[in-house]
Amino acid sequence: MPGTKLSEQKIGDIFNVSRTVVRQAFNQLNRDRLLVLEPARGAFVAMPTVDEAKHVFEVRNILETAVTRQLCAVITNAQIKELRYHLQLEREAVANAEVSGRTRLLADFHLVLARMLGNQVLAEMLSELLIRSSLIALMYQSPHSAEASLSEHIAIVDAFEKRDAKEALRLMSKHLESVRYNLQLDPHSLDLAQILKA
Amino acid sequence: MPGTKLSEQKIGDIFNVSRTVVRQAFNQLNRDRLLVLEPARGAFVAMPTVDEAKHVFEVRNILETAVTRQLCAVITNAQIKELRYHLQLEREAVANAEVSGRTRLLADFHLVLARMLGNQVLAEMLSELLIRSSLIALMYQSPHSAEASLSEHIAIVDAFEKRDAKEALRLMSKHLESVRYNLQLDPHSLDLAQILKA
DNA sequence: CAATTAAAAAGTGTATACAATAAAGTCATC
DNA sequence: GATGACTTTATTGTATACACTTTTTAATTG
Repeated sequence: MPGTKLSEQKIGDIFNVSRTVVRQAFNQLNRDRLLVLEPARGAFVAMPTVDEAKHVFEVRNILETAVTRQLCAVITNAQIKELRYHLQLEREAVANAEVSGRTRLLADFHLVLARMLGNQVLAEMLSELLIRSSLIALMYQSPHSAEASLSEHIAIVDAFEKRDAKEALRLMSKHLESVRYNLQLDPHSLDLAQILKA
Repeated sequence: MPGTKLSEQKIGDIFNVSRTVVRQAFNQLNRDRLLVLEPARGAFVAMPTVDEAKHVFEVRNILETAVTRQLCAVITNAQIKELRYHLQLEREAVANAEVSGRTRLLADFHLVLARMLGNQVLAEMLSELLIRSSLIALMYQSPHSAEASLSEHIAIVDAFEKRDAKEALRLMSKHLESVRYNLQLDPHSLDLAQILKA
């Protein structure tokens, strides 16, 4: 949970490795903004601020808008089929109440789109943002239903199939806006105490 | 130089620190894509491929286009003054033949623009791309003159001052295109042997 | 009893030691 | 002279030890 302190020794004991290895992992997670390292104090699960959350979604919007626009122009039928298959996986995951699996699949949809452009730099950057989004969603629990996300994904793929770039762009922007809007980012709804004791 | 192997012990000796600290640095540079770590073999200065170089510039174009568009709508006179001051620094650096300083300042211009939007996530991502661009420029030596970059920067700020978003966008895209185009990315001009022995 | 301070405990920061792996060198063989 | 197996050397991967910092606990004092 965000804010939790992670002790090098304890984590090491769990996995039967030395602090050396744990510290490497901590450093990597720190670069991904999932952990905050306070000098001589320790590693804490990151608590992204409301501003940071908004910024992450702003950059996602910039990148994913570009992805949508470019992909619409070059997407192949085979790729659309691939997307349909992915949507099927999402559908099954949403049906099962298994939360972690479906969260990942719903995020993966966005990554699959980015990867289809063949730009690995872009895909990696978006991947980072998606991971941060997951932490944000965990912290600012979203009532946005998985069902809603799924149906929005379907609509986006429909637009891709029609090669309707304008519509795809509109839907993607709306989708991101929905996800962001449904985060409890408003001051009154942010029950910090609850988050801290969770 | 790209491709160079860096030994943990040797680097540690230079700075009088243990391998532990050097490895931490290597890991960070690896995350920034400046070093490639090959398991049990060592750390090598990254040699970005032509494709990677193109991808970096594509993502830069996406992000910086968005920065330009958004900034044009909200930029203040004080910020324009700040940009003018930066251009003055660039001018001085270009006048002095000091290469490393001017390269940094020319890249900084782009970062300053991003920071003006107040989105730190965006600024950090662009910063990463700018660093990678520097390595790319080092590897695929660009004949694009610093003077040309400077005058393009000036034109962009002029457009900002006129709040001419369309023109600013056009100029920024053209500028990035110039920089990228002037890299020796074409197969015939990539003298790998020369790079490897450099 | 609260507040302050000192001592103890726990945890991080770095160096070093040892194990595992890859590279380089050597010798024998064809 | 070139090739291939074996030995030696060098380098990385991980664990551990010690120094230093922070936190906690205990004791002392007003």
